[in-house]
Amino acid sequence: MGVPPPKPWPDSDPRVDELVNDVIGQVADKWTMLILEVLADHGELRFTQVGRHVPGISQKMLTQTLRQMERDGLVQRTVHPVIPPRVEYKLTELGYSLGEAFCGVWTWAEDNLARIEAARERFDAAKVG
Amino acid sequence: MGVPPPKPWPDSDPRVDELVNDVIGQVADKWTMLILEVLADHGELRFTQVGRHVPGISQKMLTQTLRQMERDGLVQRTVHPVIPPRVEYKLTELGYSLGEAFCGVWTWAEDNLARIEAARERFDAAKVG
DNA sequence: ATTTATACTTACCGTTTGGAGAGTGACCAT
DNA sequence: ATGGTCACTCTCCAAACGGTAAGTATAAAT
Repeated sequence: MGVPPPKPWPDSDPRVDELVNDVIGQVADKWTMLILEVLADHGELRFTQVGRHVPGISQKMLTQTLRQMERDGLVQRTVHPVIPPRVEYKLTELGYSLGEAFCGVWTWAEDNLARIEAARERFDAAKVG
Repeated sequence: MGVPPPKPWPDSDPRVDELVNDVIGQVADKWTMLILEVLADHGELRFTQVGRHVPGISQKMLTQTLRQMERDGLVQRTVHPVIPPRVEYKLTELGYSLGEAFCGVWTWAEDNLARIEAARERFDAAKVG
């Protein structure tokens, strides 16, 4: 099998690595990515609308993730002081750029789904036999 | 005669999304990415060598993550039947391609570290004041 | 006989995650 | 007066995560 030779990674500074790992760890979780996708697709949405587009998310996780994304500067939260309350969320420029960066992983996963499933079946079969 | 729906994102099929989310969720965790980086940097390494390059990882997590990566077809595990045991790990082609896909997120995080930290400080300051 | 080395595996256990569901506040419609 | 709406917030609880430490197998070295 022709595996390409080890390519040097763009960065090796341990301090930067740590910060980057931290950022990625926070940013690359399930709900964050799903919400990122929803907002990239639909533009500006209200709280419950975002929730409707993310099947299976609980109110707690929706609030929590949206807050974290706001804190990180990925989404902009706009509160309209009316009753009943109206709060709208949309991606910032930073949020969009993250979406684009993630696009690579996303499409990688799409492109290689079959390969991964095949590898898993092979592995599990070998374990039994 | 429908208005063309705004669709900057590559995919919207819920079934594919679910699978992709699943794959990304498993693949995009802290230890997996760190090991991916290490193996991309160093080529083929033994168990303890990988561990030495991933500061803070426990034996348990090292074994577990390596196993999962093997199952997903990301790393190839080679056992040399000698005593004491000698087991070597290296990335497969699939593993390399994932590394490259993640590279985008990695560099995004590097490029935007300052912006994120600034956003956080702004957010936290606003919360206090 | 005991130690050493490697690559695990297992048991235990504290920490964290995250879901369910109830509560809140303010105003409008009935 | 009661109920409905919206965007949360809070509490309780079960499950998952992940670290520590001990155990396993084997053969060579002391």
